Amino acid sequence: MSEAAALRRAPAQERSKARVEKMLASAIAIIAEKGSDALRMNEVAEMAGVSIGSLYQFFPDKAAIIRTLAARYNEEGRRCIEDELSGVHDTRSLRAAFGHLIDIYYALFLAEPVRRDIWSGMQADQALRAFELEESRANGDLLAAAMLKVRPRAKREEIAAAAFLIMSLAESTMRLAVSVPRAEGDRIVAAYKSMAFNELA
Amino acid sequence: MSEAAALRRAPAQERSKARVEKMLASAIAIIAEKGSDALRMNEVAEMAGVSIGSLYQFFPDKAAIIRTLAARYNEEGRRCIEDELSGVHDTRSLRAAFGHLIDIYYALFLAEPVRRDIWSGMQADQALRAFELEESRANGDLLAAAMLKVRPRAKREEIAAAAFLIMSLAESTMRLAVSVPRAEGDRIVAAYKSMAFNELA
DNA sequence: TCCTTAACGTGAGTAATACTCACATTTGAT
DNA sequence: ATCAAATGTGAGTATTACTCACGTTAAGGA
Repeated sequence: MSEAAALRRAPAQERSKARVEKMLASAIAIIAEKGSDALRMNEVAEMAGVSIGSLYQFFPDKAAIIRTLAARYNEEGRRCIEDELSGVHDTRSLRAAFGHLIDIYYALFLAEPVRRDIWSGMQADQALRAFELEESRANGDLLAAAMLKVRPRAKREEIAAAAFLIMSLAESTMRLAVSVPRAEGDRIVAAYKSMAFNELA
Repeated sequence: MSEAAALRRAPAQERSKARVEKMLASAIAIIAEKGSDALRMNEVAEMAGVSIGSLYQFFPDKAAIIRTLAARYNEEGRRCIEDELSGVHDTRSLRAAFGHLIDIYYALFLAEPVRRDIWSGMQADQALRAFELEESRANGDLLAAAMLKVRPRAKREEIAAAAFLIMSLAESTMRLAVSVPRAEGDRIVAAYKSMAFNELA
C-alpha cells in the first residue's frame, strides 16, 4: 500500500507495530492542538514515549509522517467516492451521488480539523505537493469513469480534465469552507455543488 | 499600502530604498531558479550585496519577504480584475469579461512561474495563509459587485459566497493548470470557465 | 538451553538556518 | 562642524531536523 513507500522500514514485530501507531497518534494529537506548523519531531517522540532515534527508525523524515497521515485520510475519502459513484447510471443519479459525496466530505472536514491541518503540512514540501496531485488525479479518474457512463459520446480528454478539476477544486472548496464562519461555509459548499452540477452532465 | 505593514521599518533614504528593492529582486531570482522552498535569508543578503543584518533591518522575518512579493502580484491581479469588470452591464458582458480575465490570469501564470512558487511559500506560514484569504475575499467583493449589477434581485449573501468561491477557485485552477502538461492545462482552464459561467448569471 | 543474528531502541551529538544585537558608519539638518 | 537619526555589519545564539555508534530484545536453529 502507499503507506509502505513512506516508511524507511516496515515494523516487523508486534511491539514495534504498536509503537509506530503510537507515534502517528501523537503526531495527530499535536497537530490537532497546535496545527501542523508546530509539529516537532522531538515532541512526537516524547509524547509517544519513544526516543528520537526510534522515530527515525521508521520514518525517514518529517514529511513521511505527514504523508502517512494524509494517505490514510485520502484512502478514507477514496472509499467514499467509490461507494457513491458505483451506482451511477444516468445524469440524475450522477448528480445525486456527487451532491451526497460533497455533503459527506464537508461533514468530515467539519468534524476533523486535522484533515485541513494535514493539508497545510503537505504544502511545506515539494514531494508532498506532488503526492497530493497524484491523489487528486486518482479521484478524478473515478469521477471521469462515472461521467463517461452518462455521456458515452463525449471526448475522453475533456471529461478527464473536467473530472480532475472538479475533484481537485472540491478539496479546495472544503478547505475554504471550513476557514470561514459556518453559515458562510454552508453557502460556499452549496455554490460549489451548483457549479459542479452543470459540468457533470 | 499593504507592503508597509510587512516591513519592520520603511526605508527613508534613497540609498536604502534601492537596497530594499535589490533584496526583493534577489529573492525573486532565487525563487525563480530554485523555488521558494529553497529561499535562504543569507543567500538573499549575499546576492543583494548586503549583510544579513541589513536584510532584517527592513524585513522582520522571512515571511515578510514572501508577503511583500505576494502583495505585488496580487495588486497587479487586482488591477486586471477591476479593469475587466468595470464595463460590465449585463450577463453577456459579465461572461465575456470573466472569460477574458481568466485568459489573462492564465497567461500570467504561464509566463511567470514565480507567481506559483510564491504561493507555495505562502502556505508555509499561518499568517501568510490568512493574508491570502483576505486577498481572495477582496477579489470576491469586486466580482460580487459586478454580479449584483446583472442580478439585482438575487440574495446578496449568496452572491457574495459564490463570488468569493469563484475567485478563490480561479487561483486554485491556475495553480493546477500550470502543474500539468500544457495541453491538459488548457483543457482544465476551459473547464473552469464553463463551470464558472453558469454560476455567474 | 544456549547461541546467533537480525530487528529494535537509545540519546548525545551534528548540521543547517532563521534571527539578534552590540557596535560602526553615513546622512541630513541646524 | 556637530549631533541625532537612519543605516550597515557579521559574529554569535537558538532552534530543530536528522545521524550514528552502541546497547537491548526477540526469534529460530543447534
